[in-house]
Amino acid sequence: MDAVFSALADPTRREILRRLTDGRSRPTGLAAPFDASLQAISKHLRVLEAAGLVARKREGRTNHVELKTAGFGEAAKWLDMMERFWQRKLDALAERLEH
Amino acid sequence: MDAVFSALADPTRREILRRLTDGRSRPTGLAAPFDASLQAISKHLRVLEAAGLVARKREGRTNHVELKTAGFGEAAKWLDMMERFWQRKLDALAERLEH
DNA sequence: CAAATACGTAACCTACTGGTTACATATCTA
DNA sequence: TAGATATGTAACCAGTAGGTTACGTATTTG
Repeated sequence: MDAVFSALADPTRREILRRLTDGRSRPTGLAAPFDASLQAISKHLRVLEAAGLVARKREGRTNHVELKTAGFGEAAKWLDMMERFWQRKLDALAERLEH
Repeated sequence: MDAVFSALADPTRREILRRLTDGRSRPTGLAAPFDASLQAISKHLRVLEAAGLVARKREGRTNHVELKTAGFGEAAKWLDMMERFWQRKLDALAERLEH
């Protein structure tokens, strides 16, 4: 889970993920809109891959990157736990306001 | 948002947050179950505070730490965006399976 | 008031991050 | 097959993170 949140902590990586929701892409294509070099993007992709957020599939000399759902699950579940806490707090507040 | 995900990337900080769902606590109390020193916890709290995840209120010589909802919202919203993407994918898959 | 308590801050050290440049590798293409 | 293309890996570098020790400070308490 460290790896997931840590991966999401970088704005470039979040933007990469967001752009991947429009469909799989290649490293070159992903690097284009950023000022970053292809190598920098390659490193980011390695981080994202290690966190289980993307997968790379080599086809010939090109590479295809796509989103993976595996990594997100735990992170979302953790935040859910926190949200349930707030919900309980809000419920308790509403309860008190009624009396 | 960088600050939020970055703050959540550390297991000690996540554990601090989880323990705060049982109610507000003091730095000394939070440090106890960890091997970490009070100073280390103090630094973690500063990070959590900067990310808008906790608030500290000084009362006399003691301090009270409590969860804040502010920071989590954006992070949860971002993950929601990702989840909507998966949902669309799953829907599309279901659609195709029906035909 | 003096000692103890509950912190916070500063300085320092090591390890990791993100970026760059340089180089290696594999595969199309002319 | 030579050259261009698409990408990965290695080495290095500055900046940041998390931990520790040392010290400062505001309250209690005896």
